[in-house]
Amino acid sequence: MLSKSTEYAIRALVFVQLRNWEQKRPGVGEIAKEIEAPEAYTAKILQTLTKNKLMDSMKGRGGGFFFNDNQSNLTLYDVIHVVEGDACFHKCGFGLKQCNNDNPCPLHEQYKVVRDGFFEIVKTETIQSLSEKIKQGDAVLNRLNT
Amino acid sequence: MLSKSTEYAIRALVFVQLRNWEQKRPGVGEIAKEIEAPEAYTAKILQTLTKNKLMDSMKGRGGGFFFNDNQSNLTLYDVIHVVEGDACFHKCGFGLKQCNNDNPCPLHEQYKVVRDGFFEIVKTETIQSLSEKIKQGDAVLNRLNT
DNA sequence: TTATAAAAGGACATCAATGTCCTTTTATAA
DNA sequence: TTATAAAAGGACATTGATGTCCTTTTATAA
Repeated sequence: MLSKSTEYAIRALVFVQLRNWEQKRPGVGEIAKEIEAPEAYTAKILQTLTKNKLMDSMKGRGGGFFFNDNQSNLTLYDVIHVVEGDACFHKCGFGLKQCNNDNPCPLHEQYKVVRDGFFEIVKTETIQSLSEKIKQGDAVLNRLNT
Repeated sequence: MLSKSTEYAIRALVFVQLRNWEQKRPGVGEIAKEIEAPEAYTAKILQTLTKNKLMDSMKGRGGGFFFNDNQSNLTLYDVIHVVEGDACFHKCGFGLKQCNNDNPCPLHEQYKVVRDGFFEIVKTETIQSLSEKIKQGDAVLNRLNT
């Protein structure tokens, strides 16, 4: 399971993308409201994202968050990596420090399939691909697709 | 990812099973050492397991932990359910409160596959099936299979 | 040029997961 | 019957994730 912070981050980025497509640069308040997260905490997460160049921001009047051209293919993996690290893609499901093909835990083979499947998803899907689905009306960002 | 407590619990139960097959009933100290977990914390987790009837215990001299005949087909799901609950099998990967087939988040379809795959594993594998692999030398409980 | 609106950032607060310590209960061996 | 060994249990400590508040920086509009 992804951490709450990572979930907030992904939803926030998707919302920024959707607004950017409407030529808007949402601010912390608007983002926090949309993704149903506490405003001050959302601000921290957005700081992490901009500090790590996953997204850009402008201070001052008329400022807000947005993607520039280098940031238009942002995989979910990139986001997870920055927000919570990538332990979930390496860690043994059984909790062993030393677990690998040569020295497998009794869950190794089966768990690997699931873990690699998840890795494949987050390496394939991007903030933009998810946003596209919402824009098309095939998925929702929060309750209803408004 | 499973919580540390759940990992400890699963490893502890597997070790108890292995020792039981040798006609032994290990105590907290022996279990904690084997699974490389803090002794007092291990004791708490073992308490949870016995209180929930996943395993049995005897107090006093010569006491320890063991399985009785009703407890010889313990799925990993049963353990997870008792130790950390089953949020990981229901929760939306995107963090939405309302996410289902009719109102899907943009990750719904792909994530479902992974989540259900994991559910299948933990409903199929049991403490006994994992222990069997270790007994056969096909997997390890900690570093080396001793 | 100044007031304002917005992000950035530092310091602190809360809560749940993890971990520790000490006392109580209980079964068995001597 | 008593001493001992072991689990049970209560209270507290630590840590990391989550969350809050207030100040600082900076871009823009008036």
